[in-house]
Amino acid sequence: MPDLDENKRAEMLAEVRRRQARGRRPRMEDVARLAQVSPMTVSRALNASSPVAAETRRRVLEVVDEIGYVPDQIASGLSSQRSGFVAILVPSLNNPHFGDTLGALSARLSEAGLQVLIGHTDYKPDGEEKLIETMLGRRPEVIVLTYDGHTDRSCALLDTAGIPVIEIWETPREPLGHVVGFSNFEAARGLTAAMVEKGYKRLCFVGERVDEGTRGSERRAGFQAALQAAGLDCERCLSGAPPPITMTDGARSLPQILERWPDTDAIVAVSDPCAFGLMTECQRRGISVPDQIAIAGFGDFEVSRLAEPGLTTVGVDASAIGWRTGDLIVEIRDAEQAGDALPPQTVIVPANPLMRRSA
Amino acid sequence: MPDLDENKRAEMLAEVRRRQARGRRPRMEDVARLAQVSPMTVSRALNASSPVAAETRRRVLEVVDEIGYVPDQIASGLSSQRSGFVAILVPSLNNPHFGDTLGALSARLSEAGLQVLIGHTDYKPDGEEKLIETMLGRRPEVIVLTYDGHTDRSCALLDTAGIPVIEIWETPREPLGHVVGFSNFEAARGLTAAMVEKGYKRLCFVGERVDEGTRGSERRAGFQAALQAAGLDCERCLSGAPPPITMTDGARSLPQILERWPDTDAIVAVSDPCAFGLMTECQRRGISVPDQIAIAGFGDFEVSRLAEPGLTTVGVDASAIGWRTGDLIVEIRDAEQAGDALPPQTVIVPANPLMRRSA
DNA sequence: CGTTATTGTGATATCGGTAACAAGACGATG
DNA sequence: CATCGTCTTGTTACCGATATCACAATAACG
Repeated sequence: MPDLDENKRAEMLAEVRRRQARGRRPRMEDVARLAQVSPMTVSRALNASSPVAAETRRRVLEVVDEIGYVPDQIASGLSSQRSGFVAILVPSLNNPHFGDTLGALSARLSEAGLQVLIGHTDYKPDGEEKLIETMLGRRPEVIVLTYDGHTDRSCALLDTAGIPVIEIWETPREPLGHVVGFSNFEAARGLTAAMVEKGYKRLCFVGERVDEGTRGSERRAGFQAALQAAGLDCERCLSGAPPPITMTDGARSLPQILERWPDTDAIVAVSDPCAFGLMTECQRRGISVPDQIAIAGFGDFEVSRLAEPGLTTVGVDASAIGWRTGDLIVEIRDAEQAGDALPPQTVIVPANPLMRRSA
Repeated sequence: MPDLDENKRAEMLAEVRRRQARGRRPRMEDVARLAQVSPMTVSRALNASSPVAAETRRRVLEVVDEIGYVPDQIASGLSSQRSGFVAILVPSLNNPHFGDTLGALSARLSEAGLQVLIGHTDYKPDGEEKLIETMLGRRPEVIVLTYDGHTDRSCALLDTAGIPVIEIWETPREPLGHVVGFSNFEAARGLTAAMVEKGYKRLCFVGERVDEGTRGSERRAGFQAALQAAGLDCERCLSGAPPPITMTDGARSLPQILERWPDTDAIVAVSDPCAFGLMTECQRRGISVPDQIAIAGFGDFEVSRLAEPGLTTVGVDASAIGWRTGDLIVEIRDAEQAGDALPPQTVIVPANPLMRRSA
């Protein structure tokens, strides 16, 4: 291949630099001219999408490096109809649980050449709706949702978009598509079993008002299953306030428990705040935790680590959710590339009892 | 305007739905046909970029809603040469400080119709380099960097890209562009002044080895300035290990302090881990904190809240960094739209003393 | 009433890549 | 030597929006 006239090459290079100074970034065609190939060949050299002679590739990469060319993913996305984005909506960004999930997910995806678009809903379903619309505009290849409350319009938008949906963190009863989460039932059963193992015999559950949501009722079912398996009384269940249940609700439920089942030696609460409320109320009344009554919660909230004594609870492996979701996304894309859609998957990640001093 | 033949309209609608089912999303042209206008008018109706007759807009929006059209931002970005992205690199995602900053920033930017692209570097400068390259491919309008260590290639890439850069969180001595951060000097001065106010008179500073970095040396300067202003001895400065200074380094420095300045009644450490190490060592030796020696740190790490007694420290307003950065970005864009580049700005956010029980 | 703004709409070119197809060069094969 | 297949490269036609210019209809004005 006849080497380019040195003068001409220098002239072209200068031209590129001049335009760069005026704010016009080099594009593929600039690289192509300098490397004396067609733009298409540059594209191939950079994407390994089809074979390129070693010598040609070397020359192209040399020029790329020399002029600091960075391919425009916007143009690439438009042309190839693959954005390289995965959208994920989380309720909040300053929650370390979601931070772990996001970190693991984005690390896993960047291996696959995908980038995450993060949005936070602030726990508001209509914030989610707006975000979904924004995200869909970026044509993500997959959309990941946390939490299970979606508006009708959200669902309609997702439906017409025809993008694979993954719901993570929890496992909704009527999934929109794929799911990566933990099982509230299994987690509560595991925790309860661990407490039975420690010798507690008269356990009581404090939950939300039964008919609403399933987070709470699945946990209660897990609690009961563990007790049943151990041959213990599993009917001591209090269903209190409508969700979300608060610390105050927890505190209020203590007297009811003491009245109905005075010999209770352990309480499993539907969530950490509730458990914390119970524990505080015990301490106020001079009931020793865990000696007289043991207490456990659910969710490994920050307050549980800080509490005195530390609150026994269930901790979800947030990172695992992230990278398992990443794996699933890669699978989905592979299937898509092969021409068929992956049937809805459900991946369960572990949620393990964290035995602290309160139980 | 003659209404479209109902049959024909229904036919077109069916056509769109059919394609939708086969994975082809509706595009602007579909909307245009159904609303009997040109694609350009649809664009204008959706972007308010130039006047559209009220009746026309109504018709367009109706169709948009009917077929669930969401404009393709990828195509829009390519055409308009404005991606609508702001890239931000943070060291980690599960750090609540950065979470707050990210949350505030993305909330502020979404008001302005911008979207954040988040990357996490895991505190590795060459991870940052890779991320910068990835991000640049998305043609962000502004790029936001945290932490001040950048590789040469990172800087070169940013330079050739010609994108405005904002460094946040701290205030580097040689900024690449704009800065939104707190002043280590002012923050340390504020903390020290607060301690002087509480009555401590013989204060000592434990820092990093002097010549390295400036985080530490600015904090020391702030410490000294506050003491000087109060007419107290400001020469009690220990410069210990090279950064990053650890809990162990803190513990090790206690005997040196006690030997050189036995009458010390308060110690200001360059960072929380160092302070925590000092405090632990005091307790090990039976020195009461804060009665015999008061201790303060810097940064409001999690350990500082958990410590017993709680560690007095400096807390940075992480959210403020986020929204102030957002404001700055909006300013930058406005200036750009007006045709001129905003000269490098430096925005200082407050970093306030958090007086806990250790001082 | 003619002339000049103003408003509302359309036609065309283009943004920077890639998919799909075409074609040249070259060695292997019968 | 003709033919085929493989390897490598180039050509062309988009992807789905918007910038820009052009132009008709209407309003404003002397």
